[in-house]
Amino acid sequence: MKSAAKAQQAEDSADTGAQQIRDAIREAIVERRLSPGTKLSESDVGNLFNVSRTLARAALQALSYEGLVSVEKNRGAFVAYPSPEEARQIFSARRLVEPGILREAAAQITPDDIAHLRQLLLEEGRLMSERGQTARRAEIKASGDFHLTLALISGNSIMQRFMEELVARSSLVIALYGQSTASSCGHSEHGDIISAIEANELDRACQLMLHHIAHIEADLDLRERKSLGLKEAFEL
Amino acid sequence: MKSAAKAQQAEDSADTGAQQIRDAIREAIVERRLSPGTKLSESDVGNLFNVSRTLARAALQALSYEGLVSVEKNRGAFVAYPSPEEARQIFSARRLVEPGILREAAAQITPDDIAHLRQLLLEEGRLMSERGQTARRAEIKASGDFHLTLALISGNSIMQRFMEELVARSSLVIALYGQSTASSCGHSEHGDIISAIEANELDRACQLMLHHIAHIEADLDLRERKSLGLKEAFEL
DNA sequence: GTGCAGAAAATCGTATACAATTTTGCCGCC
DNA sequence: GGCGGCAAAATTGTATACGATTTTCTGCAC
Repeated sequence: MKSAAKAQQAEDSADTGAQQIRDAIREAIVERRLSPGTKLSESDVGNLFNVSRTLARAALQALSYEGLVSVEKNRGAFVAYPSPEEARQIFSARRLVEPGILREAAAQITPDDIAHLRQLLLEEGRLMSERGQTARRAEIKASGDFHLTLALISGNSIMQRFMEELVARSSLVIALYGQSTASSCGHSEHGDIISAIEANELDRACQLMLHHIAHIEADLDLRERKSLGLKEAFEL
Repeated sequence: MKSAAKAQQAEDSADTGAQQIRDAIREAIVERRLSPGTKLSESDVGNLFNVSRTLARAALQALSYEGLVSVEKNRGAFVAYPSPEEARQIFSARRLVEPGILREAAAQITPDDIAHLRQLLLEEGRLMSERGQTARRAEIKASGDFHLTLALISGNSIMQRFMEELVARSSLVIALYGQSTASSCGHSEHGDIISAIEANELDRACQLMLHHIAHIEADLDLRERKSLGLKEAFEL
């Protein structure tokens, strides 16, 4: 299977066309096929997807609202290059909201949900053992899906959307500053969290979640790089 | 004076033109000059601001990402008409994040910040005693500014942006479902929260914040209205 | 008078065109 | 050879144009 839902959801909001392009580019960014700092010219995007600059522009705009793309006036759009400070804020935000989301999710979780989570976990573990960049990419996504699914279960679509943004941006941060080969989350920690939820030990589950996020962040090297202008020169 | 800041801030991100239009419309929505359900046709918006449909469309798109405007394919954009369920989610999200924001803000608050908050409080109180719709609108904004300022003080720009969205959408919800004449927040509760922060009683401050949000929500009448289609007919 | 078809009007979706700005390359000058 | 400056190229900002879809209006049949 490709990658879960193919973007068949609500066909009744926003621009039809730009949506698909946005999703495609976002997926490419999250899966790290597009590196931070890469220039995304409107013409190129348009040609790539066989649409006019109008739609390409709309897609890039949308991505900039999500923080995945930064557009500079009269200069164009680039895959976001989050600063260390920005990275800290992203994880700070996750520490702030994820325990709350977890509690809400636990409050109305069903056996089906738990089965779903364990299913994700299994998939994640399978991908971890595999070699190759494709598996690595899928693993990144699967790892994020755990956090996203929790938000889904919580039933609050606003928090769900916010978490989608945070997870996507986290992927960018990890791509930039991650050190360990273990590309993303500690896999076992996800399982521990599910178990704690199942055992109805909410406080412990939240603690585990906080540690989990801390572990991800601990794997980052957030030292300030020299000048940003210089840096970009190398990225291009 | 026209309407506070004329939109002169960071001139170096996004589309220049559409930004101003977006801000102007958002302000109109938050201040309740535009009612939920009002149609915002691209042509009308464009004519109103003397720009082409292109920019008008971009502005409406941006607002739809913030949840203030809902665009329906091939039908147009409307000032969002949040459902009771959506309203509940908005306040649920606020209960979830605002205590955390408060803690972060308290962790690095300066005397200047406290002075600033008290200043806001004073302004808010002054507006509350005034009569007239203009004062009422200013009061709505001032009331939101308290929560926004806390997010600002927290130093996390991501949470700040999220809170901006939540406060703006809250204004829509209150406009739709609010009952009491006291249009927005309990003014005194803001003061209590500041005092608790000053006294370094964080737990109490968080409790106060939660109660405060609960009070706002308690003033809403979130009973389901009949059919949504019928409702819209009356809104148009 | 009511109801339904079909045309006209309005509005959105997308592409293209043109203006403005930035970037790049070239040439003369020091 | 290096440094400024001007012109060409590329790219974005905005407007206009055209096709598609929805809505509204009209008129005819019942």
